[in-house]
Amino acid sequence: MDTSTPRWRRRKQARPQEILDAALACFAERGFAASRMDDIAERAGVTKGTIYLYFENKDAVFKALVRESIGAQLATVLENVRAYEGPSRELLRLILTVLGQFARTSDRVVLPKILIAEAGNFPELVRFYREEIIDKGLSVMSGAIARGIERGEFRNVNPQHAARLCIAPILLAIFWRTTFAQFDAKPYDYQGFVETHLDVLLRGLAADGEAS
Amino acid sequence: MDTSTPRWRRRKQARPQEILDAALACFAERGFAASRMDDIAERAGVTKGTIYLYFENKDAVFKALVRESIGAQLATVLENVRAYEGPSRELLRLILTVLGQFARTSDRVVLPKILIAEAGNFPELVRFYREEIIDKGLSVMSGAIARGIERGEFRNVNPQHAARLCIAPILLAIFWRTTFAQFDAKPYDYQGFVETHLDVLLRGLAADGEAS
DNA sequence: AACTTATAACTGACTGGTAAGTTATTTATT
DNA sequence: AATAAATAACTTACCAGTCAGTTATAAGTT
Repeated sequence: MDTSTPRWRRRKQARPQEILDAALACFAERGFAASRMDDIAERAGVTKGTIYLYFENKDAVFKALVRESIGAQLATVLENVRAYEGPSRELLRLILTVLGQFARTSDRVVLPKILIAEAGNFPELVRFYREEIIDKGLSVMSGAIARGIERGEFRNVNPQHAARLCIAPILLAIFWRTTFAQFDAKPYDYQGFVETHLDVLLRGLAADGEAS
Repeated sequence: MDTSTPRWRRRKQARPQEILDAALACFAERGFAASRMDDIAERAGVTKGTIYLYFENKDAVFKALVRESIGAQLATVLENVRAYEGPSRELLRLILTVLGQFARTSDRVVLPKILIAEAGNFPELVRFYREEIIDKGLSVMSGAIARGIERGEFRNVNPQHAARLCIAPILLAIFWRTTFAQFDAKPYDYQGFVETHLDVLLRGLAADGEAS
């Protein structure tokens, strides 16, 4: 019997995050329902029972993932946007560049995907996500558009619609990367895509006589 | 015992489609994994065993659903586009109006959603969908853009990127309708959204001196 | 420093419910 | 009377969730 290397360690404070990371990876690979608690546990380096020390059930793991994936990041973005004073087109450029970066690189992008897939089974969570993330995000975007219109930079378009137009290509990029990119012969140029989006969008929004 | 109304009828011809329709409804409500064969059967007005007379297993039902949802419609659209001879901006307007109508009204829009959700469990199906629908659709769109550039109507943008820009808001509309619309205080104006999209897009694409 | 004890983090075997898939039987239909 | 469409009860396997037991570890004791 080897007593120098224990079979397991007590790591109460590290476990929850490790379990969440493992769960995110599993859910991303196979979806929520097809991911087994044993899989998540193995990936996290624990056994299934341990998960239940930290989370009430499988649903709770998913909910915790969604909840932790917002907060800080969104809040700081909102602050930056509110404080911004330059031209609106530069503001849009800034926001979409950051979002594009997120779509290209973050592991978290699979969450909206899973949320959408499981929407029917987690209505409260969909509501939460919509109110806490989507509605807030959209209102920031539409605020930025409205601001541009007031300042005479943009044409008089419906800010609610325009806000969604700004986001839509980001969403497409996320779905492309997480679902279809695996069959790309050569890697898709996401950065070029976002740049083209900004180019077309800003020219499409620009008031007559305004540079885009 | 009532012999005038039989407990069931033999309807070999009609069953498969009825089962597929029921499955589509179930999958749309709860996703693939959470839909039970008994639920689908009940909705189709048969028992579970009957489904297995017509489909090998649950996967096969889903696959049949995806396969039947393409073909005809896409093919006719492609033909119309190839035959079109007028201004490219009108061609885009036409395509996006049709797609917008589809996104607003069709029950089939949940399929891409489920496909994306279950991508990890049906890799061959994702490949099929991508090659048969997405790649073909994108090449039509990018062809239309390239045509507009050649004719001097559009600026010199990357047609691959621009094609995705055309589609992205349609995708967003689909996800909105199938996932988040349930919490709308008042119904979202999808038609206005598509019109704004066309307005901004065509102005963004228009070559200098060209009307959009 | 070595040894003991108490605690709770963690394990892993078990249970119960659920749902996919099968099949012996029933019944509509020709 | 023959056939095959459809049923409904059945089998099987899986997996979420539980719990009694094990062991790492910290704190107390000599």
